Amino acid sequence: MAIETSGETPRKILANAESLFAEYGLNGVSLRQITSRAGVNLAAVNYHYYDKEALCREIITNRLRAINATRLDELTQAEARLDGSPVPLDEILGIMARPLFLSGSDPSNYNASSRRLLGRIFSEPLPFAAEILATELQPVMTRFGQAIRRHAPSLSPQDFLWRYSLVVGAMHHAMATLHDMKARTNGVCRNDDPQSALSNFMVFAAQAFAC
Amino acid sequence: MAIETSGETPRKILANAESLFAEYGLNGVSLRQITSRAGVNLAAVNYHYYDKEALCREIITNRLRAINATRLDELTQAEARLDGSPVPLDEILGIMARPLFLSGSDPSNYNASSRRLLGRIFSEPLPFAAEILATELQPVMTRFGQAIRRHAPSLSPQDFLWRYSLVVGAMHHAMATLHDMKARTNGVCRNDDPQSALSNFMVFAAQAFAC
DNA sequence: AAATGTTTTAAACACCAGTATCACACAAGC
DNA sequence: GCTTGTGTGATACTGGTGTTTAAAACATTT
Repeated sequence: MAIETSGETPRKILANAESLFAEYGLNGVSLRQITSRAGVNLAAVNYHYYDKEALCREIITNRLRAINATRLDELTQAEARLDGSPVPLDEILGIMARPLFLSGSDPSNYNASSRRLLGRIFSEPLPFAAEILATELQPVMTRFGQAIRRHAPSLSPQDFLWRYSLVVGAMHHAMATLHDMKARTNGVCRNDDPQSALSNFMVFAAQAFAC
Repeated sequence: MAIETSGETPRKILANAESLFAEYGLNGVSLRQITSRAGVNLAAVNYHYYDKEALCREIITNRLRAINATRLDELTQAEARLDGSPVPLDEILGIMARPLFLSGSDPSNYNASSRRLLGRIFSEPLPFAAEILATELQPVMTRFGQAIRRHAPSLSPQDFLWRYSLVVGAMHHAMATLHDMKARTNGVCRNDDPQSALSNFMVFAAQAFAC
């Protein structure tokens, strides 16, 4: 009579937790909300993930790792292919942004929820979130910064990093607001349209480093 | 023996709540933390502000109103002075960003905490925060969007709003990360340097609407 | 078929949050 | 002088949180 089967419970927890976290923030969601929506027992979270924090880490780190692996892969390939000469700016920006905005190559159900959650992480006040960003994201961003740097040699180190920080901030902010673009634009733009976001980000970011 | 005096309590609550909210987020801070740091009684919050939510509203709305009043004032003056011909893009962007990044003309102690708090609001998941933004900020942003629009007539309505949204997102993200720039840039940029943030944002934003 | 390891369940626990209560201090006013 | 009203103070209350427990159910293996 019990509905299901072997290892479904952790998957259900992850999926429902992710979408709830995306909408209400990490400490805006209780384990009871998660487990009741997932149709599993409250204790299942502590059994399968030890902790609420560990559950959060799992969700965030999974997504970030997949995206960053794709990014580093593609950038490394592009650099190898061009054999020392700089990768074009548009290509760098595309490699940086596309895995974040679109599903990417991983087969998991990357969707609007995970985008919104990732966009939210960057202003999440919880210490462990900052720690995840520092270890998982910072190195990747530094690497892309170096690649982009070659296209803006006339900027001072400070000005370049300010510029780069603004670009990255715009990207993350876009991720967090994709779901609400219609209301923010009085109905002109569509909600959950990462393709438009990506193409606009590309031209936007390229201009930020022009001269 | 009681330390103090007449109407100091509300002010102490506001100041300490603001800096705590800026650091740990709205529901990352308890009233007990606020009142103990402020050196006032726990019940003082409910006495002077009815609610925790009302306290948050008060803090956020105060700051937003002051900034937006300055913005609208200056934009209206510039438009009147130019008598119908478009206000230069740089000037619009400066009017939009300066009151947010710098102290502005209001005499209150606008500081790093309030910047960080305002930068955080935009990704705060609490419903009443979104409501404050919709009523307090959205109209102002629409107004500035219209002013900027005249400098990017060739963009489609959708593309313009995407571009504008990215620029505004970068601005807000910068507000939220000003306090942490040193760590994010491996020591190259300084922490809490709104002047650098502003000047870099200005050239950055201007280029976003070029052609 | 019995035994073993794994997962699920319901209930309880300890804790901390926001809020409400009620007594007290102390000023100004008739 | 006494009262009234405003602010303060310590404390209690109610509800929700993450977590733990121990028993039951299940699957798997021998």
